[in-house]
Amino acid sequence: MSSSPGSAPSVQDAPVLHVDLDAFFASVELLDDPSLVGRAVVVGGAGARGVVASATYEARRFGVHSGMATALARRACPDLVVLAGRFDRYEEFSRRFRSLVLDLTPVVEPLGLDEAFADLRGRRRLQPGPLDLAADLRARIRDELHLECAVGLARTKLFAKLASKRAKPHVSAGGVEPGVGVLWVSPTLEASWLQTLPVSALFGVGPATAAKLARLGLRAVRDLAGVDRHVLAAHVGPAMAAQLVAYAHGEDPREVVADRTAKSVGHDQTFAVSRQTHTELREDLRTHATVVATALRQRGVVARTVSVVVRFDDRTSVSRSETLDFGVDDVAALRAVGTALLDTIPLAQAVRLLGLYAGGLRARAGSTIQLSLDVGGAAEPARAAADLSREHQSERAALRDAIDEIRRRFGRTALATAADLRQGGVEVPRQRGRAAFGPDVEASDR
DNA sequence: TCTGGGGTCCTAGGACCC
DNA sequence: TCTGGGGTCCTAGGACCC
Repeated sequence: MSSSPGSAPSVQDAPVLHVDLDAFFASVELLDDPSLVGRAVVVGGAGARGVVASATYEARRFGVHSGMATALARRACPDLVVLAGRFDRYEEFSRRFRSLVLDLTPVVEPLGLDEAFADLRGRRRLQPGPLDLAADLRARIRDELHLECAVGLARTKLFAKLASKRAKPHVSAGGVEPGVGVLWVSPTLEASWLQTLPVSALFGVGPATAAKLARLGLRAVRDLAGVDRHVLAAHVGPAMAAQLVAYAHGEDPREVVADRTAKSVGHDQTFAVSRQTHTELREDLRTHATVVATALRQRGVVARTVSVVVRFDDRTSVSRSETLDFGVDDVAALRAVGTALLDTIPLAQAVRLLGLYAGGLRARAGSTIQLSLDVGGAAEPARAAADLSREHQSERAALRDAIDEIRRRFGRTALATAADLRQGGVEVPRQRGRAAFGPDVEASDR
């Protein structure tokens, strides 16, 4: 399934490229602190409920892998170095990584911070071919980012990703063997490789689906090829059934999609010690609302749907959501709606995780009505006058409607002003008139 | 002392409209 | 007055990806 001289593929044979950075978070940490080189290092949660997000190959020799509980990893590797992670730094490397991939083609689809698909079909020129492009990309990632990576090339996303995984360094008890780095799966070899794969190798097949398929006697991809799609659909749903059967026949209809825009943003936290009361969780929600509001504004979007998720100690989850008639992007509104939703969830057991999510995202536009309660009370006269322009009058009217709507649904005290927040969340005065929203309320395009 | 935090997608049921 | 079907939106839950 590798290439040989004289059989270099054309773009038609290998239109999809998948590139995957090796041990990304941990590798960035080693770059910034060379004294860690050669040691077993992981990035992840250090607490009782932490998990490993990224592990160096030295750590992997001890059986440590991402997703593993940090406590277990420490047991497996007593000298393990556990780092909390600096995600701003990883984002920075990730941006540089993406820009290198974008030098190949504009059709790039990132998958997390450390992977990307690229569609090479848009390239007009025949030279260099896919193998040379892949080798050049690896060289640039090594020279300019000082990171290692593996590249897969194939007809489809499915095989490009399988190939990059196969091209990675290999860890065994004896040590770490370097991978081939670049791997092309020729169309003729796809089918035979497919025959050897377990269903769990397929994208979208996790533990739950693998168990379901096993109960049907379906363990290998080749088992899926002969199954009737409608029979399969009764067990895994129509969408999954169609996808699995397509994969089993070597087909993957998924395109490489550039410029995906986020559909939701959120923030959640697993507590080192589970929470017991709504009062504690309401406090946590303040932080969550701040994080989510900041993310919304950074992206220049507003959210129509607000959701709260609680996960209990037995790992079952309960969620509540509310879709508003308008978009919000500010702390007070997120907190107000989130708190009202949280209060509808009965706490029959201790809570290990609380999440706040914002969906139904739309670009923030001048015509979009939002609540902006963080402007502060010192509105200047000139600005106040501008706000009274005809356009703003209609926006303010709609804003008042929005506020009324939140209060109707979530109670009179559901919204606090910026001043209240600064004072630490004093309850809004339960009173008439404009006082609660007067100078701290303004319409969108600030 | 097992299992994070950032997300995406799918499903099923109910409401509502035509 | 009764009945039905399709489309869309919303809510809740779950599985999966890195």
